[in-house]
Amino acid sequence: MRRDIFQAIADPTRRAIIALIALQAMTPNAIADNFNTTRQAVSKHLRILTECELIKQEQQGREIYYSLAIDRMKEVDIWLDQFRKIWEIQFHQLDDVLSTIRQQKNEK
Amino acid sequence: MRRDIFQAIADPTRRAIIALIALQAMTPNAIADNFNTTRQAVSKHLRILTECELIKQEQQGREIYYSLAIDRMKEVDIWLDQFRKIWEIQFHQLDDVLSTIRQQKNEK
DNA sequence: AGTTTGCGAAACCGAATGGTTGCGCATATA
DNA sequence: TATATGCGCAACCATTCGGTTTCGCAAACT
Repeated sequence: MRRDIFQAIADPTRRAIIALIALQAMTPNAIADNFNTTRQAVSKHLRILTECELIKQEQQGREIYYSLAIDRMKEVDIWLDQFRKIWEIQFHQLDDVLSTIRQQKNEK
Repeated sequence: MRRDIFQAIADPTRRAIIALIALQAMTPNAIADNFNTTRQAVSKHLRILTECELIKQEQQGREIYYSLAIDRMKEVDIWLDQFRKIWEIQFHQLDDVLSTIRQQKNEK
């Protein structure tokens, strides 16, 4: 059972859930109301998101409020960084810098 | 057959391939040499990456060079943007701004 | 011309995925 | 106390996934 953030955000419903609870905590039923799906299906997604520590939960009576652990999203941001560098290089047409990066990579 | 960039980067081998061909075009065999996998397996990954237009190919004799269509990576960057805003808000403790965003969302 | 090499495509397989249904438990409400 | 509600969990199911093996084709060597 592979469980990393990239696999977590691969599913469109899960991305929607993440966006939904990013701003405020919500219960499974409240989340399910926003999509064309059941609470149980949402519950399974929440479990996956919990397993990769992408969300937090807070019990309140018999209700459980889920919210986003937004810091974990930075992992994706960090991963993207390597490509952002290349965008900049291409944008500025710095072909010599590009070959320097290639060289550094080969030296590793 | 769902085929979007998020599903494409969900697989760790595919992420590695993407990083590998980001700087220079490579053939399937050359790519496979970098991992503990076969050319055929790489070929399947390349097909998936092609289907979501994340890579380009250029035939050269009997060899096919694959390279990254880096612009497509920006989609992930754009998606991340909504969370980056929240990072900044939390960092600056701008709780009033946060509730404004919530309000704007509710008005939509 | 004959052989080797690089490749995609198809068939197949076990494992994982996303969903449903049904259950039991705890908390609320009457 | 009896009933309704919110929830996680397990069982089940069809589909997809990632990989291997095999094949056929085209380009490159000998």
